[in-house]
Amino acid sequence: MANIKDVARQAGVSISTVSAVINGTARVSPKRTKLVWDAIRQLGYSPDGVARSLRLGRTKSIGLVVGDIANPFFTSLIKVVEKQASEAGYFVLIANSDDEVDKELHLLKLFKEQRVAGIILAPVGDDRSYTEELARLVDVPLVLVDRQLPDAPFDTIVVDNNLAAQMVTNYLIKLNHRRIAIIIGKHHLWTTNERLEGYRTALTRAGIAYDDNLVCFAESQTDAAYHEVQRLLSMPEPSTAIFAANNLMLLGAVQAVTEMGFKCPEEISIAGIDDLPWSSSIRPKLTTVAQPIETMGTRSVELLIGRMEDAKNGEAPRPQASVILTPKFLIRDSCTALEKPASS
Amino acid sequence: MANIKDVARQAGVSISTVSAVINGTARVSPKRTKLVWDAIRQLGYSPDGVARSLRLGRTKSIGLVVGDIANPFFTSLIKVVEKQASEAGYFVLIANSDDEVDKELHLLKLFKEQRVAGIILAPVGDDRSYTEELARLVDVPLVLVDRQLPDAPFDTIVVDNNLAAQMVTNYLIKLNHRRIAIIIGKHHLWTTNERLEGYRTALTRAGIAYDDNLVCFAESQTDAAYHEVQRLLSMPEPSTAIFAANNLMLLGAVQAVTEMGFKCPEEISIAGIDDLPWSSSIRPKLTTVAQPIETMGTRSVELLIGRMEDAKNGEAPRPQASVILTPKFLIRDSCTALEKPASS
DNA sequence: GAAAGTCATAAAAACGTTTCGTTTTTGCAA
DNA sequence: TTGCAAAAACGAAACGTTTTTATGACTTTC
Repeated sequence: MANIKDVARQAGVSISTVSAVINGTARVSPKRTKLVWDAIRQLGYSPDGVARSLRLGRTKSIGLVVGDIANPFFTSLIKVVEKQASEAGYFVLIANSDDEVDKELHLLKLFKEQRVAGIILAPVGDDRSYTEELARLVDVPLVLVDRQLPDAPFDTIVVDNNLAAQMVTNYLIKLNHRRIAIIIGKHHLWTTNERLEGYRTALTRAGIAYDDNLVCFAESQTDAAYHEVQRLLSMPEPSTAIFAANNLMLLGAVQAVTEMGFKCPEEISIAGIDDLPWSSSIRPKLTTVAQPIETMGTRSVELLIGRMEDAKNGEAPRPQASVILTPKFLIRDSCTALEKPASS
Repeated sequence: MANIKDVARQAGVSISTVSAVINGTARVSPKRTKLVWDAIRQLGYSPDGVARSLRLGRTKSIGLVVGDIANPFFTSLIKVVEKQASEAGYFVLIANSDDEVDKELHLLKLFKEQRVAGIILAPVGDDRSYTEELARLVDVPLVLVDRQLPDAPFDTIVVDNNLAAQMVTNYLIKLNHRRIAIIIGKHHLWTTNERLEGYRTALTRAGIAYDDNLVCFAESQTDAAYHEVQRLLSMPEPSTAIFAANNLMLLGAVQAVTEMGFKCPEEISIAGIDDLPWSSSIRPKLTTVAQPIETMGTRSVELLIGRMEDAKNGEAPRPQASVILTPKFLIRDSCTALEKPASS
């Protein structure tokens, strides 16, 4: 493949002139400019981004690590991030952590070797030592998204998951439900803890006892939720409402309820967190708390690129940003009010 | 950041020894091996992938261009591709063409500058000049996926879309439907043409006249399909069955039908192409032709990596591969038989 | 009309690797 | 000891850029 040297020879100019023409970094006479462009066209020259990156000491790629590439929540996020990043001239390396710490850390190492200019991460871990490991490992701008980390020295942009869970729970309580089951995701995730916490808080405030039997762990997956809800509804005194704590589990819950012959919302109310892109096609229309994914995506890229540019220009680091977005409660058709308190 | 030279100095060995230790490319005494690893650990050294790529003349990244990153079909494909690629030690650069030729071509140029080792592409164009442009532009292994190109000199892996459309149409015909509407996607796409063709073929074989009024163009999008179906069902003599030619449009069709108060499948039958990951959660359960996405993904990565390795080892190019997969018809609950032909 | 600037261009160094060709060290038989 | 082959280690070149520094050719200025 033709390189800059070939172009220079073909055009009868020096290498530096070619570089100047391509990048517009210096003034070149019209005559030579034309010669250079002609040579480039003739040779089908395409500048070598790898060599450029080496010389410049920085790349044009940013890494994005999410728990599950195919989860509609992340899918939407990825789309926004990719759009935003590509408009700013960056490439996005996307990778799956499967919500496993080891995999994630391995990916970050690989990203480091690739010298990505920045990283957007939905972190899997949740404790201090993990945070320290992260700080040790990553030496480029890093933005945490969707999940928080205690005392982490990184820009973070999340939704108030505690509030989201309270919204759902309070709503169900207001509809006179007292036995409200929750289907909750992977243990170690920040979102899981926050949502469980919000659920508890809402119950406590309403004077409803927290009942372990109504808390089902479903690993954030559809089929696990499906089975958990089947189990739940087979109990002697099942719940009157189900709170599914993410999109996939919500789907599993709806499916289990429907297939067991329960009418939703008449016989059982279902609500959840995460709206789905195709939510309007699902019957009953699901009452959910929607996350402002678009904002999360754009803000995180903004934050990241801001820091990357600063680093490039050697500017003083800005103070750490921690954005907490407010989710939006969408009341639709999957819940009904109970006549009167079912118990107590 | 520490480089190989620092490591060499710290370990008291030569640069080439460090390289040999890292890559296992030459035999190094246990003593020095230990010295090197110690130095690497102490300095927190991480090899520079950019420099390595420059020296080696090849990168570890492959580019993936799809029409819509957030479309569940591509989402599933992306997941498979990423998994497969990362297991083989490659990174995936993912980008959105929005099904626009110019954007796609621009992306390919950028990928070329980045010196990706190979490209997987769902091509947007469909004519000869586009194919030539592609061949001119891309000088690394290129695998076409999901969509074919006439006489293109690239490995291709697609589903038999004509067959898929015939499956759906034949099924509806067998259920005595005679007025079968089709909701079809973007004009210039190969899949669109194939599906429309399959629809026509099935009609013709059954002796049913092709009726322009029953062919709705919906740009492959949910809301366009929604409106088209609304229009369709407002006609004096609407169709008794609707064939939606992709996942998003299928969703839009179902929604329109439901919201207009029609019962599916009792009053109107709906079937489509593309299964959805959460299809079991949608009521009625949709009768669709499912594409073997997993196979498409794994095969395309296999094909691509095969060629990339060949190119690396300077082996003779293998003959061009063209894989046509057979889709799978999933009969579920969204269609019913008409008592007798609605019109002869 | 000469000194002092501009301006366009070129030459060379540097970025961090891998690898080839060469030199040094080691192990062992004579 | 000496000699020699094999093993281990090293030095230098090369990959394709960008950028700094140097240089020659015009312009300006007094």
